[in-house]
Amino acid sequence: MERFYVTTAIPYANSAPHIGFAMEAVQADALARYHRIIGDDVYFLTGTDEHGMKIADTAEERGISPQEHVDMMAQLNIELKEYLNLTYDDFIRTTSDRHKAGAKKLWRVLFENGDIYKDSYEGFYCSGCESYITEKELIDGKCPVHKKEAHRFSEENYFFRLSKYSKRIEKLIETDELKIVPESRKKEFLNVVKEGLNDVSFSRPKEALQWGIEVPNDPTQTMYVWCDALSNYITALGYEKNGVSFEKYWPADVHVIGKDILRFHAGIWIGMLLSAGLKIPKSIYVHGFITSGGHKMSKSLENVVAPVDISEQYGREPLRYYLLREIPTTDDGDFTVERFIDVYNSELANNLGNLVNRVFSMTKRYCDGVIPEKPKDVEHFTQKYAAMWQRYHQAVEAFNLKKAIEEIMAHVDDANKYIEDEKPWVVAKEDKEKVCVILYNLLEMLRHIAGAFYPFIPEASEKILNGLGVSIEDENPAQMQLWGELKSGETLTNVGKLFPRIEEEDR
RNA sequence: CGCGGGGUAGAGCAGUGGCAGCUCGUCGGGCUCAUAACCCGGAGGUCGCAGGUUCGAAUCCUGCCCCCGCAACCA
Repeated sequence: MERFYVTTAIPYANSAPHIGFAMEAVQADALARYHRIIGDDVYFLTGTDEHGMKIADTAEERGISPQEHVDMMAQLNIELKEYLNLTYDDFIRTTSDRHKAGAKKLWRVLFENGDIYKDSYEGFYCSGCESYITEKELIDGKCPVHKKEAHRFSEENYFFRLSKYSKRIEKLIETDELKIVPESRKKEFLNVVKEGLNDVSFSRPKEALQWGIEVPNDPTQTMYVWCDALSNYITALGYEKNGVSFEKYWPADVHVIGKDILRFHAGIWIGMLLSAGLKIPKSIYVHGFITSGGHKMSKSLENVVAPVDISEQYGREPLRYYLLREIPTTDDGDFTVERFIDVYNSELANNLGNLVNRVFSMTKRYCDGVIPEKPKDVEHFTQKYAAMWQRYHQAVEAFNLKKAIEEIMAHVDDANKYIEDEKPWVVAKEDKEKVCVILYNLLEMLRHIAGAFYPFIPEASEKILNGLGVSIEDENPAQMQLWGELKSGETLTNVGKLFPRIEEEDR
């Protein structure tokens, strides 16, 4: 049994969950579920990033304490579990004691290894950017982006010696010891690394940043986001006490992240791990962003799509399906309610849902609702479905979830065509035996289709399988993928309408 | 010379050298097991523009045009 550790990034707990993060969570969940059904020992982690000035400011605006604020935000993220049907094993919050302890330990290790040093930082600070900008970037002493006066600043910071690891990181990425998917992102980041990575500011004076983790042995400084947030991937496993989970699951097999934070994960995080002498993750899967109606989601454009609303109104399975099937797995995609309904009706209701319904209904009508004898001539289907599974596995392993779903959907179409070609309702009048052969084949197709769909639309998958008298837990992976494993003689259980069409008046 | 993504049928997209494809919509036909579903067929594209490489380019190269991101909310 292989072990498989998958993580999402931890979203910043400053506002309600974003549809982009919902997609990331669903992608990671699909990977986790996929690895579970092929028999791996899976650990799936998500959580929230809860420190920083911005959170402290927002809390103050709301007239509550930062802790109260992040408690509420974390709750919203935890609720996503239900809204998206996530199966994570742990939820790490950066304000938790176990996390803080782990982050401090990591800091100490980096410090003892001589990779954290104190230096005074001089530069210009733009309150809009919340970061330093170089003198070169200034236009008339103003930030080019915010047109605000940038103030000259000099402060003590701890720095992490990232530059020291630049070459090694470059090599790791080049050789795919750290695999970045897709290839285009790998190239993009390699260009950055080749320029050489600079040391990064690792702390802020306490006056500038209070809401955070105190730097070990220096109460005047607070950790900046890097050591605080990135470390969640190991603190959750019990890094602080060298816990069993840490021993067992680290290094991560996959960090699923968005394209905006690749450089932090492939650069700073890897540098930190190298410094600490820890193993590095095997791969980073990078997804794109979701636009709404072709535009970036923004409150002013009033085109923000809340995952919770969609899930509540239309169901979590259709939402999962849309995020995984309609949005390209590693590229930008678009979300509109119109398109969502379109995809739902045509693919889930008309193609998949209706297929299940007609096959079950015909079996009831023509074969007494019992799974018929397994036919003798199965060569054709054996090959066809072996090929489906092969392409399906390839797609998932390459983090092309959209392609994996398309592969299954092609077989849904194929099953609908098979019905049309064989015309069971005609055959039933002439040849009872033959109609049962046709229906056995169709039921067996459904078993394969449902099994393959499990990582993406788990509830529908289980409903179909249960209807066939199969349970996903008991099914071993080999059986699931072999043609003709469906048990004859079992009575079908009613599945009902899996995906009722969304009609005009329901919108 | 700021960085990046993109321009392929009415809409949304796939397609990195070999007869231009998919989904939705649309038009016509078929079927009646089924969720007004399913199946077959048609119409619809000078693949942003201009050059170049090649026997052959949506695909490779060069130049140009246009659109969209790169402040905040936020991934």
